[in-house]
Amino acid sequence: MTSRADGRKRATISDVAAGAGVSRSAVSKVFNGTGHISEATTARILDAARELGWSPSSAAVALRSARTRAIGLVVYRSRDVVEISPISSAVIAGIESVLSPLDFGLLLHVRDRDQEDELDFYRRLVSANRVDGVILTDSVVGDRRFDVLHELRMPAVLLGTPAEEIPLRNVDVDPPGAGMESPVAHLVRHGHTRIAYVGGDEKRVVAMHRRRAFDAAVADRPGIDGIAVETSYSANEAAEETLRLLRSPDRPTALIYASDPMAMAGMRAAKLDGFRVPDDVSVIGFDGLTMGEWVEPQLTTVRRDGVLRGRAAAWEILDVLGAAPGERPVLHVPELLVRGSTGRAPDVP
Amino acid sequence: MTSRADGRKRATISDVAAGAGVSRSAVSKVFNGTGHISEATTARILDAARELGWSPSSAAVALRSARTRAIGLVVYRSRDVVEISPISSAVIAGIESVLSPLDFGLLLHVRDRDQEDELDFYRRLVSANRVDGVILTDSVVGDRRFDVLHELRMPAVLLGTPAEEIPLRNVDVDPPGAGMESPVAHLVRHGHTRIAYVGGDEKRVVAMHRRRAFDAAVADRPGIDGIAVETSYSANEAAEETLRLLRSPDRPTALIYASDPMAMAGMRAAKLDGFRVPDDVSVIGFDGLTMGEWVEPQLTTVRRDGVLRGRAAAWEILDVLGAAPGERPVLHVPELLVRGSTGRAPDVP
DNA sequence: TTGTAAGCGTTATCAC
DNA sequence: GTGATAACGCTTACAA
Repeated sequence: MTSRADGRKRATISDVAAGAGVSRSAVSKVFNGTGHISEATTARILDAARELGWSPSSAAVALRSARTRAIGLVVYRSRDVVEISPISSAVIAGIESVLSPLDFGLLLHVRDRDQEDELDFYRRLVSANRVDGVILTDSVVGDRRFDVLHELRMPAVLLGTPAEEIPLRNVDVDPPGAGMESPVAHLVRHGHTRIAYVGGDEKRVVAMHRRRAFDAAVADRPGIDGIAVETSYSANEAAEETLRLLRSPDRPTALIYASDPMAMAGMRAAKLDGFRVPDDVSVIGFDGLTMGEWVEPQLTTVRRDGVLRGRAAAWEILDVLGAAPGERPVLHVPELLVRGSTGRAPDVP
Repeated sequence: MTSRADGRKRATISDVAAGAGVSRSAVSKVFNGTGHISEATTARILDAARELGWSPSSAAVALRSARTRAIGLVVYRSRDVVEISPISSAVIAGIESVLSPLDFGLLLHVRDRDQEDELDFYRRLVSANRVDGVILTDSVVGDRRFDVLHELRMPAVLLGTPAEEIPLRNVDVDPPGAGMESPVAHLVRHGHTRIAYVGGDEKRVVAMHRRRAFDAAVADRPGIDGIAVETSYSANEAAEETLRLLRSPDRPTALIYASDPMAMAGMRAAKLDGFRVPDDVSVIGFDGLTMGEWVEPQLTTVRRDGVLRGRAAAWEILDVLGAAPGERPVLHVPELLVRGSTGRAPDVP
C-alpha cells in the first residue's frame, strides 16, 4: 500500500504491517503464534497478508532463526540402473507426506553408489547449511557417514539399521531383517524342505540381516535345508544364480529373493529352463511391488510398506528437531503377500 | 580462532576473515570471484575457510542476494499407486545430475493428482520463496498452473508440452507425442494390418498427443486399420481393454500401450486368455523400463530417456535464471527397443 | 496488547 | 587490492 503498491517487488512484512496499520513485530507474532495479539488486529493482519499474497521469506526466517524448515534426503542409485528404486520412491512419497503439511521442504540428493567424495559430500551438505536435519538410507558395513554428521552436529536419522552402534537414531522394523519368518513358514507348510535364498550384497546391512534371518529361520526348523547365495542385488545375477541352483543335483524346490526384480528375473530364467512355477519350483520376492502382479504367475512377495517407512523416518528427524506431529508411526514386520508363484512342493526325492 | 574457537557454533565469514587476517569483504570476493584479490591473500583465505570448514550460509546468501540456488520440482503420483512412477524417478535423477554439480538444490514436492488446493499450492510455493525457479511436469488440458506462476513472476519451465500456448518455456521432443512412428512402422513391416492403441487419460496432454500420433501414423498407411481406446493409465484397465479388443470379431493382431506397466498387464491378460505372444498377437509398451526384461517374452517397447529429459528440464530452468552450463541438451525422438514380444502377424483373415 | 530496536551472515557500493 | 558500511526481511527481547 505504500512503497511497493504492486507489480515489481514481492511484499515484505513491512508492507503487511503498513497495510494493517500495525508494527512489523505484530505481524510476526501473528504468523508465529508467539505473543498475544487481539483478535481484531490479528484479523486485520491476516487480511492484509492475504491481499498482498505475503508469507514470510524463508531466507529471512532461516537467517534469523537458524532454522531452514527443510530436511535433506540422500538416496542412492546403482550405477547400472538409471532410476531411483521403486522402494526409494515410495519412501520419498512417504517422507513428503509428513513434511509437506508442516511446511517443511524436502531437499533431495541423488547419489551414485561408490561415488568417490562420499564424506566430503556430507561435509558440504552440512556447511551449506540448507537443511535442519538429514535422513540417511542404505547403511553399509563400515559406514562413516554417521560419525561425520554427528561430529558436524547435524541432526540426522538413519532409515534402516547400522552395522555397529552409531551416535544417531535409526528407524527400522524390529528385529532388523525381520520378514523372513513368514515366507519360510509358508514354504515349509507347503512341504518344501530345500529352500534357497538369493540375497543381495552383504556390504549393505539390510542384506546381511536378511541373510542371517534366513539362516535362523532355517536353523529353527529341523529337517529343512537352506542355502543362501549372495549377489550384487542385480536382476541379471539373480537369474544366473537361479539357473545354477536349479541345475545342481540337490536342487531347491523353493527360491526366496532379496527383491521383486530379482525374483521376477529369476522366475523367468527358471521357466525358460523348463521349470514350471509353482509346480516345480516356488518363488517368493521381497518388497511387494505392484509390478509383481503383471507377470504370470503373479509373484508371491514379502510386502514392505515403503511409504510408512518414509513417514516414520520423517517423523523421527522431526522429533529430533522437536517438531514431530502426533504419534510416532509404528513399522510393522513385513508380511507375506501370497499370489500365484508359490505352491506345494513337488514330489522329488 | 577468535570468539568461536571450536565446538559450539558454526563458523561465519567473520571467523574466516579473522583467521586469514583480512576483512569480510575480501573473503566474500574470493568466494564469489568478484573483485580482485591477490593470489597470496586468496590462498590464505581459502586455507582459513578449509580449516574452519566454512562455506557461505545459504540462508544469508539467499537473503542478501534474493537467490536461493534451489529449484522446485513438482511430481505427481496417482491415487492408487503409492510410488512415484519409474519414469518420474528417472527424470528426478537427471535433474539432480545437473543441479548438484552447480550447487543447486532440488526441492521436491510430491502431489496427488486431483488434489484440491492445486493453485493455492503453487501460490504458497511462490510466496514461501524457497526456490529460484520451478520445473513443472504432467500438463493437463485446461492447466492453469502456468498462468499462475507467470503472474507471480516465478521462473518456471514445463517438462512436456502444454495443451495451449503458455507464457513459459517448455521442453519436449519435437513433435510432441513423437515416438509412435517407429512402433507402427515395425508392426506394419511385420505384416500387421489391424493395430490397436491402448492409450492413457486424454486429459493429460501427453496422452492426447500420443493418440493423435497413433491416428496419424495409421492414416499415413493405407490398408492399415487402427483402433485407439482410452484408459486412465491404469494397468488393470489396460488388461480389461486388452481382453475386450482380443475378443472382438475383428480383433487386432498387435497392441501398443501407453506405458510398460500397461503393456505387461495387457500381455499377461492376453496370454491367460489363450493368446500366444508374439505368435498370435504382438505387444509393444512405452517407456523402455528395465522391468520389461523380466517378463516372458521380454517386452518390446519405445524407449524414452527419462534421465535426459530431466537433464534438459534442469538446463532449461537454469538458462531462464542465466545459470545454465554448457550446451542445451537435445532430446531425441523415442526409438523402438525390439525385444521378444513382437513378431510377424498371424495368418488371420 | 503493541511497538522499538538489535541483530542473524552475507554481498554490494563505495572509499581508501 | 582491500576494507567500512549499509542493506536484505525477519524474530525477539525489552520497553511502553
